Amino acid sequence: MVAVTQPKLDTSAAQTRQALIESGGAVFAAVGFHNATVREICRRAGANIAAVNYHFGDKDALYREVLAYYQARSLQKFPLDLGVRPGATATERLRAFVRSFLLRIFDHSSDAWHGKLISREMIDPTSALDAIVVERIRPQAQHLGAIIRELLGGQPDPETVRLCSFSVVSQCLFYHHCQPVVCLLFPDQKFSPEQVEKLADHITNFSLAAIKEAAAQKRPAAKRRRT
Amino acid sequence: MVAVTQPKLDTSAAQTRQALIESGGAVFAAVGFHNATVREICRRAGANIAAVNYHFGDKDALYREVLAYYQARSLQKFPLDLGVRPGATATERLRAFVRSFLLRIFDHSSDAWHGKLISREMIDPTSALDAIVVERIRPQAQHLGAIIRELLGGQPDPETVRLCSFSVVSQCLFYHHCQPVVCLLFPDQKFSPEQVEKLADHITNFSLAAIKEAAAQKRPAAKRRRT
DNA sequence: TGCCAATTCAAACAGCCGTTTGAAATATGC
DNA sequence: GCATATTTCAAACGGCTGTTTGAATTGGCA
Repeated sequence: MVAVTQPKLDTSAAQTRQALIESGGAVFAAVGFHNATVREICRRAGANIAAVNYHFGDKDALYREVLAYYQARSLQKFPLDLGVRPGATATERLRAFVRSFLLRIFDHSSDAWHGKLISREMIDPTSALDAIVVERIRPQAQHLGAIIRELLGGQPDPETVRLCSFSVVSQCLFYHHCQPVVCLLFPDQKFSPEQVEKLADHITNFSLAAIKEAAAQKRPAAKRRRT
Repeated sequence: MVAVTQPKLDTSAAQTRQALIESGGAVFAAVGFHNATVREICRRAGANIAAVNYHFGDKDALYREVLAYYQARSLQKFPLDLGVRPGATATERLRAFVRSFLLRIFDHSSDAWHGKLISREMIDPTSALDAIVVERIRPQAQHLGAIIRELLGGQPDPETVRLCSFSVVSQCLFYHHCQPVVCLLFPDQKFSPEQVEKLADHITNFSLAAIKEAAAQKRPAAKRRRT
């Protein structure tokens, strides 16, 4: 993934490359790959219109570099087990998963475009989606699946695990995908850090209750379980 | 084309108009307003490229006509209280709401584009979104809110009602919005009518369990309530 | 300093888009 | 049946897109 030649580290060429990646991240995250224009990306980077093609080849190649760059940043800033001690319970790990997921999507700092980029890929895919599914989405799905399997207990039906996983993820993605409608329906919804925490609490509690009830339903022989 | 003219009502002009609305519904639902091209819509309608502008003024006006046309069809095909007897319990009405919502989105017949059109508006809005929110989305939100308020019991916190409503709707929308990813992760997910019914059952049961648990949490003093 | 490769630049290119045009074809009214 | 209005048509227009071009500028190295 690294350029073959490392001529100098801080040349103006390297600065231009970096500026393009960063403005590209902002623009792609804001309007998506298809609606983003190289003119706007270059303008924000203070570079010439031809810079993208000179440094990356074409718009697609820049997009791939942007994805790779912010994926690396995202992995170190938001590990899957964000802030859970080793040996944490499945409940704690689900709470951490939801919170990490929401923070990734709603982090407005300039080095956290990856959550928004992937969120956009899911509803308006590019040719990069296949790689993203393999490298990021599938591992996350397996991580969440393991948590839910433990919450369900025993040998749960794989389809049940899948449906519950989707139920958790869908609630997290909703507020990003449908932000225009949410803002029209409830103009005072602000997505401030405190509200994101509230959201994380709600989604976790909502899902935990549902999954535990499903676990209880699964064994009609067993006594009613305490929540 | 055929038949020596029914003088007024079934003119070839009216036929062209209708053909444009129907092919427009198919194309807008398939790729969204912004990705749809007037050329493709006219090609499918067997009309000239200039037909849209002649009969409707511009692409936006055609889109508004398409929305209005399929909204009327949708209202008669999928009423909000689809198939529930009067006086049904909140549980039954929630199940009907979820099922109706999913059927609207996954109905592939050619007169049911409205669910897909609205689903697209929510993630990639046009200037028509404001009217859609007022005419369709807000009434649905109030309908669902009433169901959830009844399930929660007492005088539930409006924010709790809102969060639970979003949790229900988000699960329904997920399979449409994220279809590309779902299909990549689980290629055997087919969205056949039987699977849509399974989905409706899962989302309903998942949400019911969560909402009832929230209702129980709300009054720790009260006795465990019967469903 | 002088050369040469790397980089930047303004300008243009080709392609697609929604829209317009004016003439041809068709239907309508008397 | 003919003049008029309506509808269709191929072609072109202007605007935006990603990309290319070839000259101008910059910067490292002898």
